[in-house]
Amino acid sequence: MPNVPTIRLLLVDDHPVLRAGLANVLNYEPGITVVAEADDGATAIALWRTLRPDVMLLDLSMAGMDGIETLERLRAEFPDARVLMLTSSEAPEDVRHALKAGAGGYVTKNVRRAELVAAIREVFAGARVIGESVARQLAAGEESGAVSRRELEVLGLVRQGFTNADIGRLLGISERTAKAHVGALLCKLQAADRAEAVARGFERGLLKV
Amino acid sequence: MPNVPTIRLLLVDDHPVLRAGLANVLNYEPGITVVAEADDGATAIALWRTLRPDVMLLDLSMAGMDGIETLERLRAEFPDARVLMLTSSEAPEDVRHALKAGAGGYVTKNVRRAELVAAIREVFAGARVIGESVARQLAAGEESGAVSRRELEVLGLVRQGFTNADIGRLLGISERTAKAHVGALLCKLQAADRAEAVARGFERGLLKV
DNA sequence: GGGCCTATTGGCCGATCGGACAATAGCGCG
DNA sequence: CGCGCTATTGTCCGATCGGCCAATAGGCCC
Repeated sequence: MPNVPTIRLLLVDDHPVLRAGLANVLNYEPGITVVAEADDGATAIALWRTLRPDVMLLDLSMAGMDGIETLERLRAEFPDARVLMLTSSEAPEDVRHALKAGAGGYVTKNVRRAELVAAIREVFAGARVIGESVARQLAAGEESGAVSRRELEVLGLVRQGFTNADIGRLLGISERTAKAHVGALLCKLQAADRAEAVARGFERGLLKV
Repeated sequence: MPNVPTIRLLLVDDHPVLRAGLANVLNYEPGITVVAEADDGATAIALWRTLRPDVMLLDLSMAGMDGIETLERLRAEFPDARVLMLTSSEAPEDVRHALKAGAGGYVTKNVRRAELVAAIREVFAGARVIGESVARQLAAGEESGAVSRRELEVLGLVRQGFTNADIGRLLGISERTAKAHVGALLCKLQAADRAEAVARGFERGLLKV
């Protein structure tokens, strides 16, 4: 490949084993070099400042600053930074937030090697790439309506085991209204009951651990 | 190392990238050879039958048969099989169940390479190894009531919006028994209803997104 | 101004839940 | 061989849930 410049990569993931393995694999790929690794967001940004790599491979779940926050801070300082999210989560909200925060791509860790390499090259070229399975999940999430602020508030109370009457009291509305909000949640989250609604909330990233 | 036999490894994880990387890293280690890889439990057991490796590196979360079930079936067929769990979860329940199912060791994916290699050698030698951070989580979790496997299974169904009657049908038990399990969950997780139980499940790492 | 969405409230009703009573069988541990 | 824990099942009952009917008011977009 004569006119293909070498892509300089920065790996960011809190699993040393995965990082080491990934570096090993990717360094074998022609036109790709791993120039550094980081296991947290602060280190990642510091390394970006000094090394100015071409693409960052970034995990979502990390101790301290999470992936999204890392991404936001990086893009605030370097608006042109290209970042490919490489993570385990397929949650639509995670994908949405990552893309909104400026991610150039989003693939899950169970992609095959060739797909990963292709994604890296596309992100480097400035394209938006989204893994196949991720895209499917995302589309599925878009179908059902967006959860309103009030409903999110109610979901937070449902999560804590409050009854409709409790929720009404806590929010200063009638039990009937609380019931209506819960009903709307069940519909929008396609849940059979409040327990499933809570689960869907976590899956979608509406609720956090 | 003259009198150290070569340890033949079987990697089981549903992340091809991690597997490939891991194989690369471990093959560089003197006295360790990766003889095969699998991305699901059934394949893993089939490979064990034909290859008879020394140690299996096993992930907990996999499509189809999960890590625990794989471990149980393997140990049922080969009681002497040595398995080192290599996973992301530090949830006390996961650790306890894995050890009970016959795991020779349990380390998280964020161990450093040297620790992983040491753990592999120890498991091969027949010792019980538990990662440092894992042990800490385990100690913390022991304080509150331990959730049994059956209850965990029920919690997984509650999460999906099934009623007690549904759960009974799915597990081949009476509705009353399902109810008893849910009741035990509410008590052990200190939840007011199934919705809060699901939330607590996520918070504790019993349920994963 | 006329739709569209959200928030709000009411009543009715069958299904489901969760608590309280109590009981049997199997398993691992000491 | 008991002790404790888990899994299993039963009945009764009041509380709660979720679906169904319908209605009013405010905000936003075209």
